[in-house]
Amino acid sequence: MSLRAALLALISAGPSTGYDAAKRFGSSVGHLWHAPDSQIYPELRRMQADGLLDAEQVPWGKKQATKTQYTITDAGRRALAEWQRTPLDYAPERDQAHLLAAYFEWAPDDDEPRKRLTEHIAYFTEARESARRQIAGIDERNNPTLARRLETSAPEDHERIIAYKRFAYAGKIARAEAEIAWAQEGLRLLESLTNSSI
Amino acid sequence: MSLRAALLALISAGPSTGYDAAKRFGSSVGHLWHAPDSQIYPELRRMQADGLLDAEQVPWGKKQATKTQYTITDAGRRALAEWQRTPLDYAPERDQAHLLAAYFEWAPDDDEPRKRLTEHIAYFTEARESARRQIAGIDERNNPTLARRLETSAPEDHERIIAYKRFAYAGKIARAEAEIAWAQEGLRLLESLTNSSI
DNA sequence: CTCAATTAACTATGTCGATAGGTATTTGAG
DNA sequence: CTCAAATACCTATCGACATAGTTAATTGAG
Repeated sequence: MSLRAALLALISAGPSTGYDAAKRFGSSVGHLWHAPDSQIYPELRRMQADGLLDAEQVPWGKKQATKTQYTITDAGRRALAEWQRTPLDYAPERDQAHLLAAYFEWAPDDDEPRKRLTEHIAYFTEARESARRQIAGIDERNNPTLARRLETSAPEDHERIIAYKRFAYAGKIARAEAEIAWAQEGLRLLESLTNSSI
Repeated sequence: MSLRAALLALISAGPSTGYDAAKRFGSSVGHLWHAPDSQIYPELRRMQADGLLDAEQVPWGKKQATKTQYTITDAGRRALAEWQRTPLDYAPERDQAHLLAAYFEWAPDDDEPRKRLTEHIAYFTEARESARRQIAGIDERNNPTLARRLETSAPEDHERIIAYKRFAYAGKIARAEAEIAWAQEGLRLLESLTNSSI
């Protein structure tokens, strides 16, 4: 369901071919909901079958090749509103890093947990930077998908459209910072356990 | 891989039948890595086939019915250590709540985003309470799986075994608090956008 | 002009996980 | 003693997702 919503949100900004959608996905909505190409193509076809998208064959290249261009329909826009009206069903907890940490005593030595926590910090530091870049891209108006979206919407809505996207990425930053702080606490814990056993 | 690790961690505390494992799972390691029964039974069989567990048929009831009791092998313990030595591969970002928030402008009215954020706060408030209860259970030594684990391990290791589990749940609490703070910020944002458009 | 790299558009295959069953056995209430 | 509820132990099915391809057209370097 979320992939469908993410694609609707993407295509609501303007028509896309499958390839466009797959590529644009990665640099916009894909930061919040990842999907590989192999999921995007069939989902677009299903969405067209369900009436959420219109599909048009447009020529591609000099030979008789064509590509499929998708446009959001009114039903697609209604589906987006419906999505906003539906409570989320939260996925059950599945957190590798916390699971691993709960069983650090199985590590052959203290160095391994230290490495895992350091990797955790590196991963979420990069995630935080990525989110910050997204926010910078929003503020400087150089995100192409957002630019298309703003062109096709009323000027009085621009403020909130931007505010919501900033807010979503601010959440990613907050999450990343919580993970970094946790892992740093873990490094201190390892330190104190090492010292207490000398 | 994580399900396997979670089951090894569980069974390292003492032998379990499939049913035992499935039930105990939910009240211990399942708080960090959820899995339904339908995944646990076949995974136990695969782990036995791979030599990580020994399986013994023990009688069950008065008729000739039996149940399968699994015990961790040395290979299983080595697999746990190996798991601790392997860097995590982080799952690609997939966050329904943040995706939804990024497109709040599609909501039919301001009330729907407010509901979603309120639900988000409720969900993570419960998650935080659950993690706090786990920590309390650890501190008061009334978590049965932990109790078994401590019985079968050297007293000098008890401190760190407990510390790691507290640490893992502390991470869940930190995560939950970050989500709650984020959603509250969102409620304030909605408020300010409503006021600015009157 | 030709060939390698890039762009465009997908498909195949397998595993993970969610949902929803099903079938024995035991326990305890009346 | 018998019948319903609870306990114990699984299985089937399907969609989501990951990994790893394939095919065809276009562009640009030499």
